[in-house]
Amino acid sequence: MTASGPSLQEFKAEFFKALAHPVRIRILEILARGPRSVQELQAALGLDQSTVSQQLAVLRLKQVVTANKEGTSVRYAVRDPLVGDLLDVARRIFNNQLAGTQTMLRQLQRESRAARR
Amino acid sequence: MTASGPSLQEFKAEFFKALAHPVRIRILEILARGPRSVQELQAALGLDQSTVSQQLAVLRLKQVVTANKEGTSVRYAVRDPLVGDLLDVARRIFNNQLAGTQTMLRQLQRESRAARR
DNA sequence: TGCACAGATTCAAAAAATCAAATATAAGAG
DNA sequence: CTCTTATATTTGATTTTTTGAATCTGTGCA
Repeated sequence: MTASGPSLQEFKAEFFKALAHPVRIRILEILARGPRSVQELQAALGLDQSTVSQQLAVLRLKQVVTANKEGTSVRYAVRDPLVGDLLDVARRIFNNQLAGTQTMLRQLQRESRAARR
Repeated sequence: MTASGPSLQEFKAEFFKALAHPVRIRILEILARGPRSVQELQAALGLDQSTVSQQLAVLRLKQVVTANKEGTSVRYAVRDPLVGDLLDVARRIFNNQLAGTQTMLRQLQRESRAARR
């Protein structure tokens, strides 16, 4: 049996592409704490309507979030709560990584100070 | 205090960009099970040397994997074991999502069958 | 009807990523 | 040294994304 059409890996890649943008990550980090209207997102992000709506469109298309018309406004939410977990794990990875570079930086500074004397 | 230079969100986005490619995901799924030489990866992936090396380069640049010269060959490994956890969470999300679409598909079929009679 | 407001979509230019093919380098064998 | 094996880098054409600005659409309300 051979793989067909858009492979599972392509599907996965599409999902990660949805996260691969600074604004979209910020949006998801906010939505991970609960649903928000577009206005609320705009305010929280300090970005203009068009930009926010555009990035929400990407997240919607990639099925990462859901949109719900509520009267005059639209309320967005993360489709799967596991996305929150994913961001948590990612955060831990970033911590390790940044801790590593800081340590290296400090070490580098120490080295050059030592070499100079 | 204002944010400086490449923001944390940009850094995060760069990380997810590293995962946002079918071949790179496949590589990471293999490396999550343990270190591998480039040859082993090539064989497992069925891709040519140049392609594999290219994608390994982006994983290296984005600090997702480490490379270690071992005699004549180079052994790659995931830098942080949490990457494995990340892929696991992602897998669970994909499961839910695909299960969802299958369910919807089945439901759609049931609906049209019902409507026809 | 005719504003406003909330949000979505469209467009073109610029920037970044992909891909395949060719070329380069480094280390060990003989 | 020279050949080979393992891996890396470069290049240029192509495709995707990003970005900002402008333009729609829908809805409640005066």
